[in-house]
Amino acid sequence: MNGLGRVVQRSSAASEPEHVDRRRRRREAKRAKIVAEAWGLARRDGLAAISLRDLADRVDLQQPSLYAYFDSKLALYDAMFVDGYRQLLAILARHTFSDDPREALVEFVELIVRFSTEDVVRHQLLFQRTIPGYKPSPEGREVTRALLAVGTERMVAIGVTDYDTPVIFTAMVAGFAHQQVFNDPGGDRWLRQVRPAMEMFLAEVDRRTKPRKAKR
Amino acid sequence: MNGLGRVVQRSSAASEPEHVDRRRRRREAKRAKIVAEAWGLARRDGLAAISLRDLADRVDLQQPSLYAYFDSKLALYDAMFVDGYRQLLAILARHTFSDDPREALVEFVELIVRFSTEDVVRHQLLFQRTIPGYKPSPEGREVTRALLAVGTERMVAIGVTDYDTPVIFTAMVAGFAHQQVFNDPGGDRWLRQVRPAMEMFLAEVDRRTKPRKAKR
DNA sequence: GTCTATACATCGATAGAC
DNA sequence: GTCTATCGATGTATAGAC
Repeated sequence: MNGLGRVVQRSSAASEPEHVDRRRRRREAKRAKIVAEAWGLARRDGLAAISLRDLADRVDLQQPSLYAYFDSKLALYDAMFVDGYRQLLAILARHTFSDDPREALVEFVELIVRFSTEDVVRHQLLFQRTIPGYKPSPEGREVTRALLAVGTERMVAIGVTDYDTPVIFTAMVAGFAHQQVFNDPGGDRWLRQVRPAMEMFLAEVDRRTKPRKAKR
Repeated sequence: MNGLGRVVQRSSAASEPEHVDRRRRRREAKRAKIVAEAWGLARRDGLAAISLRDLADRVDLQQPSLYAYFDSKLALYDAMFVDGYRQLLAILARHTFSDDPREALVEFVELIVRFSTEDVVRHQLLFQRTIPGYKPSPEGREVTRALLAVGTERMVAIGVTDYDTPVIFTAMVAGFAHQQVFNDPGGDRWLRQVRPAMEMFLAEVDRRTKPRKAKR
């Protein structure tokens, strides 16, 4: 029963022999390689300007052979979308947040802004709807839900339980990331204001969660 | 000397006869028509998916004839960019702002968020860098400066004179517009939070501009 | 200015052989 | 799975008639 969990995750037919699993792994590795090279092309030429022929060259395939891995160009974008969110989720999972939930909130926002500035086209694909016709697949919606869950966790940790306050919070996160990426790429003009802005936000949370003149 | 200002604005040769002016006006009208139809196509197919042949059909031209009006597709995008900013500037110019500068600030942000939600692709072109290779022309930079000037005016009116506070403000404006457009299109989930968020922001401005416990 | 005609490179995508 | 060959559509651009 070793490694059962991993097998169960995707097997379409039950109890396939060993070599099928190996083949599937090779295929997944190649898929990952294609996605990685697609990011490189996107950074060079722009997200919407990825050429499947250029991409095929980079992974030593002919252009039509890419269709053995992705049903369409939009499916490639979807794979990149999922990959990008997994990168962010991995960063958040690796990070050791402060015990102080307020400090942890600042760290959370700074991590996201930094993540966005690291790669403009990744930010575009993940947080803007820039590709005509692209809608995230169920797998894509799953990773966005996972990010939302992390954010919700941060909200709960500072005592926010209402519906409206997270609306303001998400707007601020999106705004700082956006401005930093597009109006000061490579700089830290907005990143530096994340902490004071979050202190402002936390003061508002205090007002909302403790309407009486409590000691704390 | 009637209408001199308007003539001076663009005339390349001095003292041209009447019919030249009329011709120029017809040309500008056709250019505007092309841009308007381009917006329609962008809304239907996506901003990056505008086809010059489709566009030519819509304005009763053959595709090569478009080059009599725009040097390239990027020049068309630039004309749309300028047109979009002029629309926003016109809305702001038409609006009668409250005498209370704090109320006026809320109105300003709400106008921008509403403007963004009215037209997603317009929001994309104006506020996101989504077209590979497109850089705003000098005329494009002029209209963005004009919008910045209106925002700066609002900042000064509430007593903000430092460098950092507008950084936070612009992030909030961008964030609310972005979230409303992409996470609740057609709704008002973020729009409704503009006022409370601005009250939070104004409380912070108070703290910053009156560090002593002064009456005003 | 607008047309017809044409050209070229590039693109996503498909068919069918192996 | 990978290939070759090919399709239709696209953006871009030019030539030359009217």
